[in-house]
Amino acid sequence: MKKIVVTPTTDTKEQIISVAERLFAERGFAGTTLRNVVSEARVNLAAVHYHFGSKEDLFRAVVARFARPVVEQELALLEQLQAGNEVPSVEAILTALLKPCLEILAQDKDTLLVRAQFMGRCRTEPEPIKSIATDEFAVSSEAFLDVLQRALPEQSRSQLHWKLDLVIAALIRVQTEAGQPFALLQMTDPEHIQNATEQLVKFLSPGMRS
Amino acid sequence: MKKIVVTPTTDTKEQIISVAERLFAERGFAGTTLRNVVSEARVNLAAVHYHFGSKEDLFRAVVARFARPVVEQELALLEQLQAGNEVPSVEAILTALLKPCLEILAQDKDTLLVRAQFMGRCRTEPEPIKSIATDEFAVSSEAFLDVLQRALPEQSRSQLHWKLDLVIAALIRVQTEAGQPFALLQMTDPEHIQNATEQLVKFLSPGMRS
DNA sequence: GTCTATAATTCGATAGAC
DNA sequence: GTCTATCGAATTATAGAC
Repeated sequence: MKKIVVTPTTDTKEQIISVAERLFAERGFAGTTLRNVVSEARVNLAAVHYHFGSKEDLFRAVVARFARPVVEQELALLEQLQAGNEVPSVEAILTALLKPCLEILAQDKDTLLVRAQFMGRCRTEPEPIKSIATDEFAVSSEAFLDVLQRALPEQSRSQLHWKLDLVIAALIRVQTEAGQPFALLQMTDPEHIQNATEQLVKFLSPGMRS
Repeated sequence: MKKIVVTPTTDTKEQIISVAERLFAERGFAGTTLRNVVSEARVNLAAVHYHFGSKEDLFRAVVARFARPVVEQELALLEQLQAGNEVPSVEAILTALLKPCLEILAQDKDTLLVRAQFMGRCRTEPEPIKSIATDEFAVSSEAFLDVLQRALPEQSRSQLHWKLDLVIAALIRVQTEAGQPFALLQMTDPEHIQNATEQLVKFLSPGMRS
């Protein structure tokens, strides 16, 4: 009888990615050493190079696992928003932009802060690390800019550009400060996240129009 | 005749601080090496330890030189704002908060991006580096929170707290993106900065009230 | 104050046994 | 796939001559 080929118990790879995501989030790319990662992940140092090749490629893997579901959901919400014939409201657009990012944090309570901080880190890393992340989010950013332009045709493209950029900056700040005293985002239950999203949309929407 | 004691031509110290500010801004604390600093500053490696003691103390010196004039001017504008009997408007408060930070960049065209990026970096550094900067700005932050509370008494303290935090996040984003294509802040002449400040205040003020 | 030389660690990456 | 052992380079910091 043919032997069953078992998939190798390689949660080693996932284990490394998870720990790396947290350490990159807390200390940045340069501030994180592979020895820190393998130590907390309880795996061998050589395993990192075997599975990923290099430190930079490990970072790339972390970004991919994190960003792709978010971008996917953002684009889905955006398409659903444009399905009708009417031009969507600013509030609806911002909600589609902010909700996936805030909700994905709640999927696993333990990773809430980690994923939030990691996303914020990516934007402030020096090149060429920064580009690894911005490239993953480029499609979604362009799509949102297009919809905003349709909702606010009287504003210039460059104006919408820096406004959208500030909206994302606010989102990231909300994420990275989640759980801190006085922060907007305190808990992970759906109602609280829904409420926080609404408050954030209310805070940002009027400025988009001015 | 008594010899004149010349002040030692120690622009070495200033030279080190300036280069360090730029490199910390671009690459963060962990991503910057003292060898990078002394190489670009054209000084000896040992000079850093002679003048500052350690890498962390050098960072402390950079923060102090940068933050103190800003905080001083913010507090002055704030006092001037409270001099009258009337409660200042949200727009006036935000202007007092944003203007010094945006204007100080224009003092020296070459240091515009540097100081902006450095301020943004400080907020995302891991502890204990982060605290070095937040401690310097703590007085000014508390003062602004107090004035905002007087202008918007119907809102809770924690609500004002996260809103003020997002205002500062937007400010920092505007600074760090200065000069980039589509960024709000493009040039360093006073009129342009004045105009950008007004647009930013317009963008943020309505959300403060909602 | 400035310099050279170097100590003492730590880093990313690799070779090779199992 | 996992491990040990190690290389070569880079790091912060210091000692001591000038």
